[in-house]
Amino acid sequence: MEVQFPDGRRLPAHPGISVGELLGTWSPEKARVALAALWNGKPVDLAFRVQEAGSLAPLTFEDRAGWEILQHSSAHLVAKAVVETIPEALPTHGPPTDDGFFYDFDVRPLTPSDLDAIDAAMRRSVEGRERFARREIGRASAEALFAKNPYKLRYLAEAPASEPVSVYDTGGFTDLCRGPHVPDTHWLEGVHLLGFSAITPDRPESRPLQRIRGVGFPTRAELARYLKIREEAAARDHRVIGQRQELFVFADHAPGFPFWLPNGMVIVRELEKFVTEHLRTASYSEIRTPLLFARSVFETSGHWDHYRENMFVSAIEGKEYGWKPMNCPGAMLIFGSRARSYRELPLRFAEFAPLHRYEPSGTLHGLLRVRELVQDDAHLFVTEDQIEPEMRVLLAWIKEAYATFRLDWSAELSTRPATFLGESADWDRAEAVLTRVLDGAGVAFRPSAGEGAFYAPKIDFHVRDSLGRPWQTGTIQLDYQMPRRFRLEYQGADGHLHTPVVIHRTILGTWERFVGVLTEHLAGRWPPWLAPVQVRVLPVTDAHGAAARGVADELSAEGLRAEVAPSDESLPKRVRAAELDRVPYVVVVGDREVADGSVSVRLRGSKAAQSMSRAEFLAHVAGKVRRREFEP
RNA sequence: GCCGCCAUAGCUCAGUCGGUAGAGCGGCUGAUUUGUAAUCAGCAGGUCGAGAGUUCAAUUCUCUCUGGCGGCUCCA
Repeated sequence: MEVQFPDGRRLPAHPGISVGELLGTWSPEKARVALAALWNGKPVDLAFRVQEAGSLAPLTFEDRAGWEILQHSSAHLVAKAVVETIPEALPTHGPPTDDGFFYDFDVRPLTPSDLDAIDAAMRRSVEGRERFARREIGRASAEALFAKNPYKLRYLAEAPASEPVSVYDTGGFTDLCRGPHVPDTHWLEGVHLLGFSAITPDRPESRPLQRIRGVGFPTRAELARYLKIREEAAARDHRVIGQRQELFVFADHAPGFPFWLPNGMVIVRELEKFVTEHLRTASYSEIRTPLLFARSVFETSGHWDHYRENMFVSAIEGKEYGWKPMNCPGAMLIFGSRARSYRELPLRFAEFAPLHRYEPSGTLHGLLRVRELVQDDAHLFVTEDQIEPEMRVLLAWIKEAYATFRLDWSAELSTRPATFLGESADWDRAEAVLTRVLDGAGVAFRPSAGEGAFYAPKIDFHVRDSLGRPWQTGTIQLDYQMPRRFRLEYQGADGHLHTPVVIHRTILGTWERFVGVLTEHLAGRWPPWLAPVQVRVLPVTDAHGAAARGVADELSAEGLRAEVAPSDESLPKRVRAAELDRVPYVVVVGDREVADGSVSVRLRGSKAAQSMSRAEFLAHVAGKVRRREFEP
């Protein structure tokens, strides 16, 4: 029999030979880095023995599938260490995730010293080079083996009967597992525990499980590299930069309610201008509606039944009011405030109003998850025919907007949640429209079942923070329900009354979250158009103070944000401070510059200064700002 | 909200085996007038997150609360 390899070569093989040996004869170098293999496209252990002809390819840590195998093996190692450390702990399951692995246990709440002990036990296993040995056993003996672990028994019961039951032995520890695994625990030299937490049980009657999270690498060097990257990412944290650059603060007395500082407000206003320009060209009009509405409005909108646990509520004169968590009710009331004609449609109402949402205390996270937020929100009242053209404009605008910030984004299509308003037929139609629009625009998206708003399916846009955690920013929602519930109508060309369809949409999402993710994305190095201070002018000595003031005034007169750092500190110190403040342009004015009317310009992040005329510099900065260029 | 951890000067952090606290940076003042990532000196700043308990004595030990951090859940 013959075995085929990825480079096309075919080698003879005896039945019963292991894929590890086969890879070794094919390519010793590739076999050395292989942690598992693909046999006829299916992942298998290196110890797997082939019985007939087929195709074979190595799997390494660099392959996604190989990476996942190593994470999964790391999870087994954790389970082994936990059972050694806390014998009564019941392992449940331990899959790889997007960025590592976890293993959940039914066990008493863990402590940090448990984690140390678990880590030490893992080290011992790694040193011991314990093999991951596969055994296929009968269902009955598996049930006997895991008789004391109801979780494993459940997985056994749920596994298809046709599938053989396999277990893996690792240094005296046995776990139910389909595999495959790395050959031995020495492959897990770079395993690292990230922490533990209680996880909310999926069924209310069951006990909370303890989750241990970690990430595995085949070598200590690779782990060290990962830890270094994480450390650098922590320095980009928007909470750290926001403090350093004085963008925003929080107060104990108002948890989750951001206080925007002057520098942060500059950024917010610039972003506002950025989206408002589009509103003008795309024929939006702006509205402003109340922050509070009587309870009855939210009963009409459905918020009272479906969103109440996220709302702040106030009472006065015995009447209940809700703080609006979304802008839609106000827009609906304005649409319904007089008779409407089809000639007015599409009617696009933008509203950037503060919204209040009661977010549980444990979920608050700097600017990324707050209780008071402002969306760059709009509601588009359209006819059925206008849905797709409007959607296309929105998608194009979102792509363009995010490209301005060089943000990597991904899209999700979130469909009807467990409890939703209206009829399934409407949802089918709305979900189909969104799918068609996404496909038509060539936007790749991930379906996200059950994640839609209670009133509409939505396209969500996500960007990631410095640690790779995704955050939803923009959203486009297609709503058949709310206009009906508010009894909105317009008179059509046919003389009959029709209900409009509403598109709820945000482009950047909220100023809070967007500034948060943008801070991390940029590591605080704002493009000139967003920088709170665009130019800092440094006079070399007091004698150049007036000239420096003159340069700053000239820039300010052009609407640029310039300031002077007076000469009571040394020049190197002021240059350093400007660099740490991430000011895009540092201008030095001394004897030479005063003499010839020039400026010495240092661009952020560059060691070298360049000389240019004042007019030249002003034109340069003004142009960068006007065109919203990314780099100074 | 759930599990764990944390809370000392504006910031970053020492420290007190229970006897009310220090540094660097920042701030202020003075000297220095500086040519592209830190000039020197002095001074001011803290009921050690809040409340209660134990104690002769609590910033330190215990409990409760508040806020924050990492997860879970949730979400723009």
